[in-house]
Amino acid sequence: MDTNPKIRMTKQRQVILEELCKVTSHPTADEMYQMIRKRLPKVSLGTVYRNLEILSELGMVLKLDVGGTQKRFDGNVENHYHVRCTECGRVGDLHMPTDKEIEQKAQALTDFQIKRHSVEFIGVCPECREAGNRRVS
Amino acid sequence: MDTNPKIRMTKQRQVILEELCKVTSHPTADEMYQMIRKRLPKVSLGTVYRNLEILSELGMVLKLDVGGTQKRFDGNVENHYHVRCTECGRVGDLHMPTDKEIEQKAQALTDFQIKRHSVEFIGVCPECREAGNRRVS
DNA sequence: TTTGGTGCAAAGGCTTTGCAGAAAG
DNA sequence: CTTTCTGCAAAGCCTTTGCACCAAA
Repeated sequence: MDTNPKIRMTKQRQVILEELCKVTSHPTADEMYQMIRKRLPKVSLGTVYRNLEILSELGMVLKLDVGGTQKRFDGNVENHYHVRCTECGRVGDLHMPTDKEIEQKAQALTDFQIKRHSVEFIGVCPECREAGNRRVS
Repeated sequence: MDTNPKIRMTKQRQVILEELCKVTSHPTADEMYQMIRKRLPKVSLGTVYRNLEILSELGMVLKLDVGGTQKRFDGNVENHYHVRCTECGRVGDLHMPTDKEIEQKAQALTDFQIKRHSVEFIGVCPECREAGNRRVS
């Protein structure tokens, strides 16, 4: 059983990784596809999915399980917290120190073996707030 | 624009609410469907989805956006933290005080208007740990 | 040359939805 | 009676996958 076969750095894979690291917007697979297509017009959506999956297994990118129907991806592998807009689904970073201590507190309260934790703040982004204000005024 | 039309308490809706409040297992829609079918054999999966959606909009149940492909539902409406097993997807409650203060800290760091936050611990449940041990021994 | 990767399109899994008949109020 | 709800089945959305050809090493 070889769980780590040889990985080839194809043009597609490289561009996907580059573009994802370039932005801080936590794009969905489809948003990535649109970005990649500008540099590689013939790339397929399947390839984007496959590579995002592989890169996240390799720990080179993060697959985010934030709310909403689509998964999102993050080129910043360091553990950090996120904010999600309930209106448009956009996800932003929150640059605050992550609380490792909370994992120990949690571990004392459960028989699950805790590996990590994630925090998601839920709110409304400035753009959607603006749009909402316009609607009610 | 009537966002709150009259809600009728149908047998199906009532049973769905009752069964969800009865368990602490955070079932998926399909798991709910299996549970409900024992009491209402002719219920449809669509009805289960529709009612879970409606009940969560009314704030009578919680729709959980925890990791994994399927949404999960929770009869306990009070804000609390969860643990999810990376192996089987099972979700448990974590009975620890939720940290309201963290929302203020976060608010100071973002232009999103923060409404609430959720914390998910990720780990391995006792059963899956057990299964894993067996496999490697 | 030898694998692993790609593009394409079809299939899959979960959820939503249109519709005609059923039932709550 | 009126309006909402249900069961059924079809459709929808996102993601995964099989396959023949392509390309990295």
